Amino acid sequence: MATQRITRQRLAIIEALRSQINFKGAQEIHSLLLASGETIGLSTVYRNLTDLFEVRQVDMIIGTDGESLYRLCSNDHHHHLMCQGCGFAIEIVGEALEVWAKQVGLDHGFTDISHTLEISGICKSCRSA
Amino acid sequence: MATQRITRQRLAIIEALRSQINFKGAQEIHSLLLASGETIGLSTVYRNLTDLFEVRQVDMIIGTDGESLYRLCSNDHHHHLMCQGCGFAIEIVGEALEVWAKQVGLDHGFTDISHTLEISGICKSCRSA
DNA sequence: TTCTTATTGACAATCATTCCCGATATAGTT
DNA sequence: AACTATATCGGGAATGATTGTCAATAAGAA
Repeated sequence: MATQRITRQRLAIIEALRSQINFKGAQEIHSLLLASGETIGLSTVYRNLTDLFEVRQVDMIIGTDGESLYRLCSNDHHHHLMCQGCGFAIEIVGEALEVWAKQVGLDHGFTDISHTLEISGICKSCRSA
Repeated sequence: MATQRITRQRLAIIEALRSQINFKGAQEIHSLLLASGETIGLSTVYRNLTDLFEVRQVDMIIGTDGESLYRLCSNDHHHHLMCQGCGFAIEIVGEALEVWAKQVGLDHGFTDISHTLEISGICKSCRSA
């Protein structure tokens, strides 16, 4: 499933993501594309987002209701601090955390250790609103 | 939605969870109950698991495919180190992580900060198998 | 331009989960 | 123990995100 050919649809999806600040669901991205005049199938959006995520060109997190949400990202390993009010998200890097998480796994005899972390709360502007 | 009445169904669900070591999905728990001779509806299983989670009597994590998985737990705040091979999970407590996560939020002007963390890997017995 | 095949897209299918609502059972009251 | 108010149940329909299917299309190499 390696991303290979450069298609109009894939470019459009990336372009749509580029104009978005916050994480968006596949269906919402599809709607955005249709609204901007693109012709693209929903399956195609799902397929490409999945592919782009595997190639680390987009971040994916799972929303509170289980929906997968996507956003363009830097390709280094990082986490997110997201506002539960407006969805605004900041990329977080924590070297100490990475080391700690790996060590916890090693201490229990695990290998091939990975982890997921999401921090959330209410941001300043949502609080004053 | 406060858990109030003690029903045969709720007791059966807790009993079923008690006999399980690893995290199980709602449907699987329902199957286990039916197999052991209980009569109970799927909706009831979902409802009770949700309620029990809100009262912190069970842990809930979201599996790789988005399915919600449940297990009995200690009621203090903790995380999990889970084996991707067999599903075996260990409860993890990390005070330093808690402090760090909260500080990261504060540093960015967030309040009401919470977080989710899951560590996974391959356990010793799965590796040798 | 031609050819191979990766990719698309419309629709059906899946699957976990929630909704609905009449039937039932729990727990306090008499 | 019988009575009552209502929390809870259950089975089936409904929801909603996601995946599968497969003929049609288009990217890119020759």
